Amino acid sequence: MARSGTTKKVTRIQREKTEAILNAALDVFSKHGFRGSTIDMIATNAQLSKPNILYYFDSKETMHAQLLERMLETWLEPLEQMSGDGDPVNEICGYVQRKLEMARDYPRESRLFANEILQGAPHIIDQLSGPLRALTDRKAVVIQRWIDEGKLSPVDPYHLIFSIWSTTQHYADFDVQVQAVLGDAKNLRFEQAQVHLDTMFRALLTRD
Amino acid sequence: MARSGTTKKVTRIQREKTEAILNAALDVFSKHGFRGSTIDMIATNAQLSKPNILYYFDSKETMHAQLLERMLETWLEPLEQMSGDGDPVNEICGYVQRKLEMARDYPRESRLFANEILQGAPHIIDQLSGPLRALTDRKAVVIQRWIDEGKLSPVDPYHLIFSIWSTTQHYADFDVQVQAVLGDAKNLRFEQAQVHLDTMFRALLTRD
DNA sequence: GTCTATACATTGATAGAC
DNA sequence: GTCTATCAATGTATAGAC
Repeated sequence: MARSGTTKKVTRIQREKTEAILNAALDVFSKHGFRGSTIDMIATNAQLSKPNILYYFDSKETMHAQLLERMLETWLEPLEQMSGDGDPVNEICGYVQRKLEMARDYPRESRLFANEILQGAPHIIDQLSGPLRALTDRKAVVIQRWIDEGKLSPVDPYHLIFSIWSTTQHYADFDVQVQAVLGDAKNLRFEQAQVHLDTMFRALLTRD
Repeated sequence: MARSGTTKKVTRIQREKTEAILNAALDVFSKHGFRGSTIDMIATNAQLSKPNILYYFDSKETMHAQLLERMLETWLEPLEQMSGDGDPVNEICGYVQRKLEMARDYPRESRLFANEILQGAPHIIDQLSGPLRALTDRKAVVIQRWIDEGKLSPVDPYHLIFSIWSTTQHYADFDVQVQAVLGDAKNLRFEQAQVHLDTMFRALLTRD
């Protein structure tokens, strides 16, 4: 293995190749799921040979695991940014917007995650009931406090968060369907979604 | 083949076995996706031998295609029920409830569909830009008419429908995640979701 | 109609030349 | 570090006995 054992130094070339491979792997895994993807597909996409891929990564699973690990970090980030100090409605709607931007700019990551969850989350179930649950619990407390202080209309914090996740990710995961029904260009679809989701969650949070 | 050619008669036994196989196939396909599923898994689940499965169905694809076809019918049904004559808010919220009940009672079908869409809908892209789009267009006209008549707060009909699809199906497709975060029993989760979604869409449709 | 046995293709991973 | 060749395992589908 190039990146283990005696030599700890990782050259620029090595890092760039690893990145190129991971990028190709993300392409393939997000489109076909783990079992639907073959190392050959990844090799073709990365313009490398199959054994060359396996020189940089021990196995198909290693690539998949690394991609999932990365994705989970960026996945949790937008929610962590939601601050308990700002204006409640703006904080939540800001989170919605960031999440929608992620669906627009990183649809592959969203689909990789969706594929994993659909299969029962075999590789990340621990992260779901660990870090993800902990983060959600923390933010649910903040939202509940806002409600108790009369700054938000009463709403179940957890299901509010689920609604934010589902509506925003829908534009990445079900993009084919959205496009089949709407037909519009991608940028236009996301501008419409932006307005719509802001309207919806604002209505929910500020009803009388 | 048992069900083609000279004999057109389909016995009760044959029909029951075909049903049992399709039921097992739905179990497996919805959990592992098309390529992640093997005929062996389906055979084990149906308590039959692999060749016996292939006696009733030409191929793995045939089973998958039949399941998708069935699912699409039931998928379109709840939206078709939404009548242009009733009370607008109740009609839409009734649709939300029916869709949520489907996610609760037929999660396998929902996941089968989600898997197919995630992979780019290779087998049903025509149904999406055909029947599904046509139905959505019809209902969007109804919703727009309600808005023009002042019976609903202004909202983009298409993105309203997307929000209904995404929030309800989320409880089937992302069930593992919902359970990891909430931990509650399934029935409780769906009761909470029912209240939450009714509140949310009612707020959106009746804001001032 | 249902089974065992097997043909044939795909695929993950390794060996060894260069 | 990268390639060709190949192994072993898995999986779809068929042949043929019963």
